Amino acid sequence: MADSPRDGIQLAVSTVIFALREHPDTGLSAVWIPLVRRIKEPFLDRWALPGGWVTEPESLADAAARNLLETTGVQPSYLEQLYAFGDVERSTSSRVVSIVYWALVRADQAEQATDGDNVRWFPADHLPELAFDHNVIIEYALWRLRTKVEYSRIAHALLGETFTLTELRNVHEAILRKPLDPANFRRQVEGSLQPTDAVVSGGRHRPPRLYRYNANTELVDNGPLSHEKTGSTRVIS
Amino acid sequence: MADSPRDGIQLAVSTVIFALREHPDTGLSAVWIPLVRRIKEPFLDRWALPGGWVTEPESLADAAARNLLETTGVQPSYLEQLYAFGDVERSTSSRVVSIVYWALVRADQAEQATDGDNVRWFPADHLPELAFDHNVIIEYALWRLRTKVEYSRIAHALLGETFTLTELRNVHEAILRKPLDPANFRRQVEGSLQPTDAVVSGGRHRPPRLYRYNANTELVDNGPLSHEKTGSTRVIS
DNA sequence: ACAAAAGTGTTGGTGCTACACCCATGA
DNA sequence: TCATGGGTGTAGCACCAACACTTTTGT
Repeated sequence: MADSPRDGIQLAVSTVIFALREHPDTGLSAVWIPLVRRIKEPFLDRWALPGGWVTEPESLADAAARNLLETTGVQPSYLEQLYAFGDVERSTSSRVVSIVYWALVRADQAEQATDGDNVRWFPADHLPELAFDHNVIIEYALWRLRTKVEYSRIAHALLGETFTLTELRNVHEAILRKPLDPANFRRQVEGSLQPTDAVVSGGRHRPPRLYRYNANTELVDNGPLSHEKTGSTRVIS
Repeated sequence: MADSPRDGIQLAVSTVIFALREHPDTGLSAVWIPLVRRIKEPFLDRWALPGGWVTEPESLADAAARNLLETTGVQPSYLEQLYAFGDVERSTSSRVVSIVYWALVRADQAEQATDGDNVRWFPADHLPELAFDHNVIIEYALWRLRTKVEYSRIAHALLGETFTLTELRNVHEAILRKPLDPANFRRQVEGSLQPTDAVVSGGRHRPPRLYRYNANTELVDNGPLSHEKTGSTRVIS
């Protein structure tokens, strides 16, 4: 083992941010991603994942959250480490190792990142050609989102504290891009939900009940949860 | 975004190596882990995961494989990224971010790391107090190994090219620490196996057939496999 | 009354667990 | 022929998808 690291390797964090918006083609709710325009070489003017360098006194998750806020204004309700990308040739200039996170933001949080010259939202299935290996990274993050939504309660992070079963189902349908049977969906999730006393009136139909997540019910699959102490995953809201 | 990274952060790779050996208490096959003795501060003389610094022209997986070979002599048949650990206080001296891999080695490969002053094998359920946060890391790696063995074909990496169903089942039992029904185990795995013409004679019972993995059968859950191009996961043997 | 969505019941299929049972070999 | 593990068959149960059906509101 060498006595000290060779420098020249730059350590970055980036984050794939997911929010739901109406899809321009189908009109249904769909997954969108905010990207930032690169303002220097390499890949000048290309769209890229928000991110930046890790500075001294912060954990990796803190660095991801800070860079997120600085570049897009977004404060996510869920943040989880995705993968460390470190191939030699992934940046054309110098050697960069990126630790990538993925995040979920609610509609109200997403409004903090308004489209402009340097930030723009894209539908996840209509991305331009991005800087570096960011297209590959996003594909992997989408795969992770879609597999995880089926066995965990992350959809919660895209909604407010209380929600109807139809709202929750719409989140799942937007992520999985397929309709779900309302009757079966109810039975799948109701074990981890607590009904509230409130209902939503105003629609021209039977008023649906509002639910909240049952804090007692833990996930079956914990993923990095068993060492959430290390700051790997967190639910901010 | 700052113009360049602040240095003072050291980038390391470490690997949790798994092999099977007889457990001293039960006499059954069990998971063992080789550790290396630290030869400098901090945590001088404590046992730790094999690892080292990332040098310029190699991918993260290559760096892990190289450090593995240099410190323990082991060349694994399976290597996969586990997690990036980067809490500020995890090293008492300077700031270290460690990208941790986990590896599987066959019995013959494990012999390369013979017990000595600086390398020693420990049963996974009887580890000493290790340097840094390495106890936590190993617990997470064990969780990953145990969950992944149930839905993927990684047990393959702990056996030779051909093997009997009982051998394969013993690998699963050692990892999961519980007996499995031979009849049901067969049905679970036989879809991804190809029977060979050979059988093993010599036991005082019906000679079991030898099987090999069916290369056509892909995993259902791909994990980081969908971007194996990035060198994330690899089956070396 | 009717439309629309909320919510419940039911049925058929699929897959898994537990365990009974037969098979092939060495001693 | 007996002991031993290899290998097959099967009944019971849990779970799940599909879809019929009832409930409750607004108009």
